[in-house]
Amino acid sequence: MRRKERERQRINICPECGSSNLMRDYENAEIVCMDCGFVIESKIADQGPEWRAFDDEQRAKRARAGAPVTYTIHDKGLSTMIDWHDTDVYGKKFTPGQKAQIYRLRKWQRRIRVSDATERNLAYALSEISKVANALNLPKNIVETASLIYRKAVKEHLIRGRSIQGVTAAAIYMSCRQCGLARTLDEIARAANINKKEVGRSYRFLVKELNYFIPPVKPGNYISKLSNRLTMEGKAEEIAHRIISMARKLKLTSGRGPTGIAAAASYIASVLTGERRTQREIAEIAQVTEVTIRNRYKELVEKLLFEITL
DNA sequence: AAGACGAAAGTGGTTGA
DNA sequence: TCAACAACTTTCGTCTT
Repeated sequence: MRRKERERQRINICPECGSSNLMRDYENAEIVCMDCGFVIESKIADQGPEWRAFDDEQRAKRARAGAPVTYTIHDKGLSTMIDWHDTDVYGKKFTPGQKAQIYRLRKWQRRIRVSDATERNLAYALSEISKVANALNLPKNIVETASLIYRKAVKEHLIRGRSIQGVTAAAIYMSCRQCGLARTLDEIARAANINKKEVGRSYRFLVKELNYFIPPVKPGNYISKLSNRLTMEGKAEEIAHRIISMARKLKLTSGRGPTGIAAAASYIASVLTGERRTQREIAEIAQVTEVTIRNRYKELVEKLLFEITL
């Protein structure tokens, strides 16, 4: 059991083609085979402790017992949970009298745990965040960050007058942006089952009120996502990345939608590597129109050629 | 026949008065 | 609050493979 666990954590060879040329993409939480493009594991965990110990004393101090503190549960996972089994620690059944006592204890425990309205709302919102994030296959750190953002929003009294769902979705989007994870507002709004406009409004509101600095999305963040969905080889992905880094130097990326640029770069890469994809295919996956791809791609080709001939 | 190209009009959001 | 504005979309006719 132990060994199996350890073996699973240590993936070095692609099960698809046997290559050992793997890339761990922590930003998108994936392990990708650089030879065949096979995504081996999404949602990879951050391994190892988040602290460093320099001697035995520190190690003893910093090692933890019990569950870690988490922001995803309304009381940070610190309160006691009473088991629902009607048995004692030895597995022996309770007597009816004990049963009734335990029942009363549980009832009061529940009442104490989520006491007032704000607590209840927080509990509801945090479970909502986990639900949506799960539907989108987002890694755990995103959920933690989103929960933290939501807590701050509650503390600053920013929720009043806004729907909880809208703010939770906005918090998730914000945490994705902050962690550099390429998820569009559209995707999140759809997963949370509310319209994009409201999520966007709440998002802008949160950013302003909480004084967050969110860097603009880099088109490069979309590349690996796109080429995975397009089932393109690692080579094409690499070329697309190179195109974008050149485009950034030439100041072609500012002011343009990052998805459009990423889509155009992917298109060019697909043409260059010979495994051509139609504009429509890419447009559909990147959620932009063919026209936008064409415009971006025309600009890119012109400027890049000019740069190369210099 | 499918895909690529480009013009023109329309849309939703931002900005600055 | 409103108009100007840039980016992007929709639509549609034409050209290319």
